[in-house]
Amino acid sequence: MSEETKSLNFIEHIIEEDLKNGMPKENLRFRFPPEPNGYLHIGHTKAIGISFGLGEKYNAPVNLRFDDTNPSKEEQEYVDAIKRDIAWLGYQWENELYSSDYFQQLYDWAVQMIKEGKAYVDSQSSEAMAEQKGTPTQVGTNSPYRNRSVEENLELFARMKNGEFPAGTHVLRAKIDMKDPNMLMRDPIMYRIMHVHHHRTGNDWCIYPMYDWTHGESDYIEQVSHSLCSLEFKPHRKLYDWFKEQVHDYSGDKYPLIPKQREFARLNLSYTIMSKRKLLKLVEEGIVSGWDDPRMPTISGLRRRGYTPNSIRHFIERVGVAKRDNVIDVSLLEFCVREDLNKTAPRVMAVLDPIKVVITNYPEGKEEWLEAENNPEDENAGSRKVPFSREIYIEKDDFKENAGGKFFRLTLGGEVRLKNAYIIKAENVVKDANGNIVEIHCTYSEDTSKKVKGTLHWVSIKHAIKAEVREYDRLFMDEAPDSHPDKDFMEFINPNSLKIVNAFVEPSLANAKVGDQFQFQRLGYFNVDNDSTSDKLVFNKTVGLRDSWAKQKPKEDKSKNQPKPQQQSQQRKAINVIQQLGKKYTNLPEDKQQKAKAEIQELAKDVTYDELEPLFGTAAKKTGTRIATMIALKVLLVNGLKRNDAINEFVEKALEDSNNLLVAEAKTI
RNA sequence: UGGCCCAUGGUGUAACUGGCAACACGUCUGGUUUUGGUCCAGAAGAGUCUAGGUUCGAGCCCUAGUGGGCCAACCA
Repeated sequence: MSEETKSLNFIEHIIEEDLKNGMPKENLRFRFPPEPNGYLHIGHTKAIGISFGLGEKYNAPVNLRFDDTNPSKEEQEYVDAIKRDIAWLGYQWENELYSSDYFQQLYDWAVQMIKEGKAYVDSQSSEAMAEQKGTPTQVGTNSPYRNRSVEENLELFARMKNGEFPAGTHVLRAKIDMKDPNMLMRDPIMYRIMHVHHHRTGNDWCIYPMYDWTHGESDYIEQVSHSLCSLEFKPHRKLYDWFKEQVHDYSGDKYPLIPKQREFARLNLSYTIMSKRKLLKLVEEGIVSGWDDPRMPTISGLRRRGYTPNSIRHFIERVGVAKRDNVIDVSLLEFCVREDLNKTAPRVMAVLDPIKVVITNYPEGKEEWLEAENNPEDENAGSRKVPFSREIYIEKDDFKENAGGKFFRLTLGGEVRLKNAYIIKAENVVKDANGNIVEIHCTYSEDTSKKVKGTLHWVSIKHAIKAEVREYDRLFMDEAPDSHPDKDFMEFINPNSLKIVNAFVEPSLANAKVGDQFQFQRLGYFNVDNDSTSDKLVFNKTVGLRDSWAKQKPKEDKSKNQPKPQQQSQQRKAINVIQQLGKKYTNLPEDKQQKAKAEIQELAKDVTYDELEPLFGTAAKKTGTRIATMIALKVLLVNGLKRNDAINEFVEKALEDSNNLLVAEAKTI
């Protein structure tokens, strides 16, 4: 239900339109077509989310089709990784397909095109062909081989297929138009010779079809109704349509539907890069530990970092679909994980940067196991016991000898609550030779009903478990690292993107398993990394909690968010009233309307904008309506008022009873 | 010396056949709270790139301009 009321994106509008024009709903079919030449990243999740999301929305099948037409770059390893990532996101494909499944059909169609004089074998070097191709602003010229006979073409193409030629000697080209303003239409290559082993077809083929020849025909064979891709393929659309036109059998009904390609803007995330090539460079140069380094924008990296499928899907929903270039702020992604994890992650206590607290009036050797709520957001999450003793760790940041009133944490002589435990008061500190605080001595009170400003997390030193915690910062220090034409993206690498600390966590975490997620209270969300071993826990910080305290400290200027001057809103009001009048005006009886309209136009004919300026200022200029001119003039003339007074009075009157005023106006014209 | 696409608060997306620009993130208040989290209540912030045109009325339609993106791989 709520799904229906949500506004549609432009692709959904297209689909709705097609449905309205008679396309049966059962014909809806989508596809996600990755090339298995690398790992999927957050940018791909947009494409995945769009096609699979549409499938879910319209209850239509979505194929996973590997676009495997270039065996020199593709590997089974990537196929597996891609399948794993999509499945992890929670999407189900109807069929697992491969462009290579269609090699024979594609070949047959190519032969057919040769016979019809629509394709020819070119035997030039790629340099020669590039030269003939022209430039975006300069038309191309025909290849000397363009008019080979059908017989010769057929024979050469067969020999290409049979492996009689080395790579680079011949290609099959579509015969279209070397003068087309769209360069893709200038006799595009359909096949090239590659004596390369293919991860699925082995050595069956030594000619491989190009993207443009393959993609549309694959959509066609699968009867994909809407083939969605990113903006850079827009120029390909003309070719996409042209190829299908050549093979479509209008008489038969084997493939009744002709697919439609539509393009959307790809996702860009601030402070990160999305290019497979550049991500690979980070891996190869050891800037990151691998494709699944938690700082990487790959799906496997995000997964390891602790992002959940849910959070990513929500992110994609919120990002929307449109055609303009965009840069999404990472804060939206972070919001989405917090939103999800807040509901699901058990709360625990961990101290990342410890300082020792001794509770001097708590008996030595005593320990208590105190009740702690697992998740205040989840009634069914239950509770656990945490141990308390005389010596505990708290966060170094949570203590200051003396601080201002805005500091809600522990100060000398101040009181603070220990989460799930008692209220303590700092009495004095122990310092080392350098004057650094090494211990805080406190006294505790069992009266937990007391009102105190701050609540601190802590761990009992005796019971705490040591753990490694990896805190991550953004990989790049620039908002758009690969958008600088004069600078390499590597220049913006953040040298401090990884910080490893030795932390102390509560004992309940002893049997945490790889992948488990927690909220370390007051700190953020963390998960157990797969580097963990039976005797050493390793946590990744997924994302910190929203922290209005940290942000508060640096700045103090509140000069922003100034309300606008009164006058402007009044002008705005005037415009609105005028527009209202205009609207109501249309509701006059037909004959009166015609008459009034004609006369208003007559009246307004000799009023220029310059004359309006002193009268209504920006308001009238913006509105620029003739009815505004008319009414404003009227008010001015009738009352002989000055500009501002005229506006005020007019607005007031109109607000009082705009209908009557309108009628009055109409009558007097 | 060309073709195609795009232009709405800080960011992203809306606005059904033209009718007072909405939602989310972010920002800022205030309240609740044993997380400076969550939650609740509220606020500020754009008049829709510019100039014309059509219209009673334009973010939506038309024209021109400006700005940005894409197109010259035997890549996808």
